Amino acid sequence: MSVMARRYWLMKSEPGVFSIADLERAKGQTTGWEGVRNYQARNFLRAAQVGDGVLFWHSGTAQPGAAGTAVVARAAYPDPTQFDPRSEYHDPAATEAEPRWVALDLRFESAFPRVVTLDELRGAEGLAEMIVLRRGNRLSVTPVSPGEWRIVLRLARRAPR
DNA sequence: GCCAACGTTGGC
DNA sequence: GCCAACGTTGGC
Repeated sequence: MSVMARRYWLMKSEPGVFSIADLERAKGQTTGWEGVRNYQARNFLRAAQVGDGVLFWHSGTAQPGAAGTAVVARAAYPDPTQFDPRSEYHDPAATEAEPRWVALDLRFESAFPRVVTLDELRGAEGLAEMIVLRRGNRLSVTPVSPGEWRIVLRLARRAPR
């Protein structure tokens, strides 16, 4: 019997809306990751397994970057907001029988002592392929390689340059 | 099926 | 606030 290797992801959130500190304070330190409305990002959410590691990314802020880590606590399930006419994420084309969008649950794992900034990551060795660093990247959910994961966590433990 | 218009994301 | 990138929409 083979066990699927732990995989890693990066998920973006605007800290003014929901930050790593909000996740740490949340009930059960868990939240539903809802509202993803991009097919490529959705497909990544579908591929995520319980136990996978997540880099919690702060975007839309003066210091965008990796702010902490989380763990996938529940694999993809139909995003309830797609069925809710009052939700900003409502999708009239989605039905309970044929849902279009998925959510998953994240559990808090760690808040970095400081945000590892985009700038710092751009200058780091071994991250040339990291999707979030690519020009024009807008995907809110992207895969992260084990090597990238290791490098970012190592930088997080280091004092800022 | 093409592609222009439009809307959104997100760094700067 | 600007604007590049890029996904989506809809006319044809």
